[in-house]
Amino acid sequence: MPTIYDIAKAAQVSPKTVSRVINSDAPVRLETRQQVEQAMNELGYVPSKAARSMRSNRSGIVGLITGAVSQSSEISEPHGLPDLFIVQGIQRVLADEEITLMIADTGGLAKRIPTLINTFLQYRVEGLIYVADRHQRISLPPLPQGQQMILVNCFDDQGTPAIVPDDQKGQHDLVLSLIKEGHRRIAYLCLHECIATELRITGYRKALDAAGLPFDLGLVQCGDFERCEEEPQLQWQIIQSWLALPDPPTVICCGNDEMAMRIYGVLRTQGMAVPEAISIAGYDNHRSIAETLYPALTTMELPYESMGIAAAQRLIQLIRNEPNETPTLQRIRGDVFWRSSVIARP
Amino acid sequence: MPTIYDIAKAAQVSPKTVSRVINSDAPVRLETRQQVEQAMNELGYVPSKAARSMRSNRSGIVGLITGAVSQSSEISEPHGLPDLFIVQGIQRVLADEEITLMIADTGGLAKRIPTLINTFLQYRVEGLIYVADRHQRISLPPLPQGQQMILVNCFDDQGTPAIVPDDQKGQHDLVLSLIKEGHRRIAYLCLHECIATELRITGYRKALDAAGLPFDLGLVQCGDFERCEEEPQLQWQIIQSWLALPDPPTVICCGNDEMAMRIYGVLRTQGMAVPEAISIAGYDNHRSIAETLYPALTTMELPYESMGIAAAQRLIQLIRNEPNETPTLQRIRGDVFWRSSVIARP
DNA sequence: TCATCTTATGACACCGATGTCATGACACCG
DNA sequence: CGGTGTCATGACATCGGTGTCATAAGATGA
Repeated sequence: MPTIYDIAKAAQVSPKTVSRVINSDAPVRLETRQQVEQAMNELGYVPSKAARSMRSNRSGIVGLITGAVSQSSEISEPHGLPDLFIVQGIQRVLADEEITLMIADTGGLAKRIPTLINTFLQYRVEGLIYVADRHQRISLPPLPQGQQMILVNCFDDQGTPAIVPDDQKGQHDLVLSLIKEGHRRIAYLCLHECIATELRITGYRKALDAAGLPFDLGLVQCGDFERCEEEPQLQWQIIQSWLALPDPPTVICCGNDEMAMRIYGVLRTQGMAVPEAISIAGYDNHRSIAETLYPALTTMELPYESMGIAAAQRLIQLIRNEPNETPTLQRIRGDVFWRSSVIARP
Repeated sequence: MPTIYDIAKAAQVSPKTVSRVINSDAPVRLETRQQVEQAMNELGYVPSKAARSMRSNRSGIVGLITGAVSQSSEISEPHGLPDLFIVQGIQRVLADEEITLMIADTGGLAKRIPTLINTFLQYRVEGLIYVADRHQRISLPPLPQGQQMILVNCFDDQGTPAIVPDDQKGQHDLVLSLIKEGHRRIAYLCLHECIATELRITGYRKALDAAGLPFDLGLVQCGDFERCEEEPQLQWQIIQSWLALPDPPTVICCGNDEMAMRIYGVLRTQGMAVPEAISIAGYDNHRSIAETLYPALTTMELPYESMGIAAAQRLIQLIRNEPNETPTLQRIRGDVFWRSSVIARP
């Protein structure tokens, strides 16, 4: 691989002049520039980031850590729903700024995090991004003074800037859409106890309040039996108990699209048509499920791509030392995706 | 950020001795080593990869390009099925070898590839990996002499080492499993014309041949209407025509798990139970679909993780200049995942 | 016409490591 | 006791660029 010295020799100029041509940071005579450019083309010159970043003290690299379940050493099952979209959002923004993204995966082992961070520090990354696989509270080891970091899909107690989905507003908006379509009795088959569930139940409740509808505790049940053998029966029992009510629900909100998909199966096995007999809504807008289900699933988007974009933009602000007034915890809103699994009620 | 010179001064030794402690590539007196290590801890020393790689000429980085639809400039819709598992397989192997992975995404634009490759060359990557989003033939711009590259999920005409799924063997094994369970009339609702489809139809046919069953051209139909509005009706027409045959199929193989999922919906809407009325098999083992569907889907694995592992191992061999006898095109086999969407026939 | 400024270029040191070679202190062996 | 080998360490050059400063040529202006 040729160096600027090779180019300089071929173009009969000094290495510094070659550098000037590359960076156009000082005037170079047209003729000289052309000689240099020709030499670079002929020799196939590619500048060395290592050398450049050493001298200029700017690596042009941002490090991203993903896939860990912090504060727990068990391996999380790969849950398919791609936080990948977060990464894609980040990539898009960074690529425009000519920043290279380095990605490290913990493989679900939180104890690998310090090692990964250390590797990134060796590359003198200009910023770090930590992406969690679900909305959670985390605690990361301390970083060297002045090292910028952004948390995505999680937050900590140390005031590290964080980007999370607005779960409360999300469930709120979804339920409000259902109400606008005439639904009055809205059941909620939620996920197991976690931060998202808590926020979403609050959102569900506030939407009912806002519409002047009563909150019926019986219509909120945990439907997440972690894929145990009897899950379909257990879910059907819950649904049956709802249908037996004097004023049964006309729509079921599910904790996520996967659960909605399983409920489709359960209902149909029992001879109930979606959405004619009962409407179904999901959460996540996990497209390979929501768009593919038949009928397609009405759902609330988990705005992963927007979160990625917001994270990258915020990190760039921090790196550039630009002033910003964003609160530490930045909540990102998603949209309702209205599809045919919900029908209007008069 | 402190350097070895700072450490050397603090520990009252020469920089070279600090280097020796870090790399343990020459004997250092125990006492001296401890002084140096203490200084490193106190000052929070992190070695600079840039400086190291410049001197040693080994970057410790491998570059990965993903997401492009080569030879076409249209943006591919993010199709959800995560080639992500390929990347995870690669990561796992590289992490063990202390190689850092740099990932670049084309965002579906093939024309960005040269730029991305150039960026990687600037970092003096020791190897390149190109991952396609589906099994296809591609053509990439030429690389500098001596630059190693591996293709994953695709191949070219220049003899670049490539790792692809063994689609023919895959469909063959799946169909053979069905035959073993007593199925004699096996319909195949395949994807649109592409390399995978071609290979899989061959595999389907060879499995029938091997079992002495006749190949009935009418039982192979393209069921992929690219999510157009009328897709369910069109698919139902095909299925109806099959059911009207004097000897109707007892199982339908679908081109992928998404299609299987849609067929579930179509069948149930028509009052046909899976698997009691007819069995369904998929392809891909797209877990968030196959495991979540009710009943769970029998399918052939697209061995993405194994492909990633194979790719990384092969690349490391190339980088280390180790001799290998692997053919240029390496086909990776997957397993049949037997679930409850297929029942045995007497 | 001479001082001053701008343009275009080069010489040289430096970023933070490591490879090469030199050196001094011992230990070992004949 | 002198030659040889090993251990422990340091001096110095080097990797491929860029920052700083110097310098020569030509332009500008008083």
